[in-house]
Amino acid sequence: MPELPEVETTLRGIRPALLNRRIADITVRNPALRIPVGDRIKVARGRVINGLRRRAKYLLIDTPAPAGAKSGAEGGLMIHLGMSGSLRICAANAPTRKHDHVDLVLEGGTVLRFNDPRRFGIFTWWDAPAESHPLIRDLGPEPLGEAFTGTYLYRRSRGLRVSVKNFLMNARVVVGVGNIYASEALHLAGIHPVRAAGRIAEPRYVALAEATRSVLENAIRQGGTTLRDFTAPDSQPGYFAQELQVYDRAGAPCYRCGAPIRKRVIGQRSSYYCLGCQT
DNA sequence: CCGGACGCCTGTCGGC
DNA sequence: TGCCGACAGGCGTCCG
Repeated sequence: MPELPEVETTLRGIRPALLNRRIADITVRNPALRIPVGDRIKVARGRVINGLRRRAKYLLIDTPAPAGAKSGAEGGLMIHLGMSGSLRICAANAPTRKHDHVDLVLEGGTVLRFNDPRRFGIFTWWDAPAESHPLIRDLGPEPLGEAFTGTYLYRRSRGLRVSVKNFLMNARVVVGVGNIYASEALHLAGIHPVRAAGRIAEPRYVALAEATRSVLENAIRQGGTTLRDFTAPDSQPGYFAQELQVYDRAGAPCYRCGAPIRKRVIGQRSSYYCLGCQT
């Protein structure tokens, strides 16, 4: 489900309810997530949340060690929404729904509730610094940061025969771009998704970097994309779905040139593009 | 190293 | 109506 805009929307939605609050408890109803939720996560009890961040599609909740703790007790929580995860802010006594696997209970009775039908998500404890965590260590630059440029993409792609769509979705190249926004960015940049990454000229990568940034920023502005069941922590859907140019529009006319949108599987993922606009 | 296939898990939808 | 396969927004691992 969630790509960078949905994770960013989630982060912004949970921040006000969590910042500077003390964690009273963590309730685990089903520990069988992608990484099993272990007892270790209980060290979060009693700590105060002093920061919330996003790195790639990971949400990081910072909790400094309590006063008097031994050195090396830094750490925090890492949440990943996987394919079907979502977070909700609710009252501790709100009835649980199906697939509500973990509660982060705050002092005062507010709860951050993690729901994830497919359980590809993660809710775990990390020891500082998060940047060196195995899941985060080798990730590429943020697409909305300064390091992400057309020149970077051009240099990084030399010699590669993989399709440009798979290249753009590779988190070691750039993070946060999933199946929806890769299709959208390539359409905006006018690049055919199966073109070999290593055979695309620098000016086209400049256009692609710009298009990627633009699509992601617009999607964040709309609160993300709700296709089926994504909702922000206040249960609101994202409205970028109505601005999608190609994703999930197979057979429908391209808004720009009128040609029918094509659908094709690339790297085991459905991909959408317009033959009139993308070469 | 690179690129492609597979599996993790549940829910939904279309065709017969 | 029921069944069955295909497919779904991610990503680590394994293999050639």
